[in-house]
Amino acid sequence: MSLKYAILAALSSQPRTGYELSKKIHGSIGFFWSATHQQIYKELKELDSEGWVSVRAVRQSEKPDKKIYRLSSRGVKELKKWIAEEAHFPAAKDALLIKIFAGHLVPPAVLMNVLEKAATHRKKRLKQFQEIMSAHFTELDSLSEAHQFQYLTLRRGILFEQAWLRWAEETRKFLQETKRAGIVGES
Amino acid sequence: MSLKYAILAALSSQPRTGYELSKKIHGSIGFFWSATHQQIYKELKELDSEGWVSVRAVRQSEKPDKKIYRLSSRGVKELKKWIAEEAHFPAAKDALLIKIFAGHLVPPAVLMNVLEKAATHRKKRLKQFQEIMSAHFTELDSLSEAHQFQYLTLRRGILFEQAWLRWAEETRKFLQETKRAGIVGES
DNA sequence: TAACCCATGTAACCTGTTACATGATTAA
DNA sequence: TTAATCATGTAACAGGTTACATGGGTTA
Repeated sequence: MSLKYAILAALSSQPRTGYELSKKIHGSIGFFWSATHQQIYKELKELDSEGWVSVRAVRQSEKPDKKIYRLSSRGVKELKKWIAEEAHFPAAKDALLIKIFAGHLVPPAVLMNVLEKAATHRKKRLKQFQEIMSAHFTELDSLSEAHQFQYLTLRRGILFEQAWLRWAEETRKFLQETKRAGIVGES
Repeated sequence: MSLKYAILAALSSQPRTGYELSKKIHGSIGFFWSATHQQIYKELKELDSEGWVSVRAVRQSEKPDKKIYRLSSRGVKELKKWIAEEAHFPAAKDALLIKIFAGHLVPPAVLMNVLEKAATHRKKRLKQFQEIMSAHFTELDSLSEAHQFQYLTLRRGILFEQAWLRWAEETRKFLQETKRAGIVGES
């Protein structure tokens, strides 16, 4: 449902190809809405047939031909309308939490290992966010309107990863104590 | 993929009916893995045919008959195996962030309204978490093993909602300034 | 010579949502 | 009398994942 609008949002700053969108969705919008290239190409076709975007085929030598998609005035209108609607509470889907929930079934060391691996990815992502921040968002006042709003989404990413790591540290300490007590899940 | 294991995790403490599971998944596990009752009934049927759970039909007078599902030893084994596997980075899907990202297209007041409505739900959920906390998780040391792990998932919920509200406050201030400057998205 | 980038797709499949269906009991 | 609770399901559809396909150009 929202992929449609994620694409429109990505096209709002400039026209892009499906290929570029799948990379964009990887890099910035992808941090809060993910999709595969197959999904994107399909959706673009639909957006075109609805008249929310327009296409221009570009022949390239040395490279495969491409299709550049541009937001139409109808598309802008629909995007604005959608932004003003109340956002649904996002459906929670985090497998790690299921693992923690049933954590009493396994030895603490097993869970600790799973947690540490997740923490590695989270730290990496936080670092990535902080690098984007210092590379593009230091002089806040001199940013364009569009970039200032991007800054807000980046801030959310940073605050969330930091909260995650704080929780992981708490959890790690808890597991350490459980380990010392040596009561659970010896399998 | 993980719904299977969310159900096994919910059955790990005690046998339950599909109906009870869809309520449980609403109340506790539901905070990090959601599913409709239709999905749950279907999944239970599959888990039964795989031998990961066993069923017992119970006739009731005054109430519809029910089926009680119990975790089998095979089910426990599979759940333990899955817990030890590395957890995938959860796919991000948050429509509100798309709205913020393209927020320069609409007047700040529109976005503010969307943000405030989301904040209302978030505050409500945080309060709910805190109530569960003070009702069931005050005396940590006297909790059962299973409950101590549930405590960890509840802590994550609280830390996340607090981080969300902190971000919302930052964002609110930003929008207020933009509003005063009066530069954007007058439609 | 292997892998990756560019660029776009089809097809099968799995997962998740929404609508519909039944029917008795109990609380507002 | 209206709505909610208990209790289980079918069916259609929408959304998302994985596998497969093509093919030249560039980098290691």
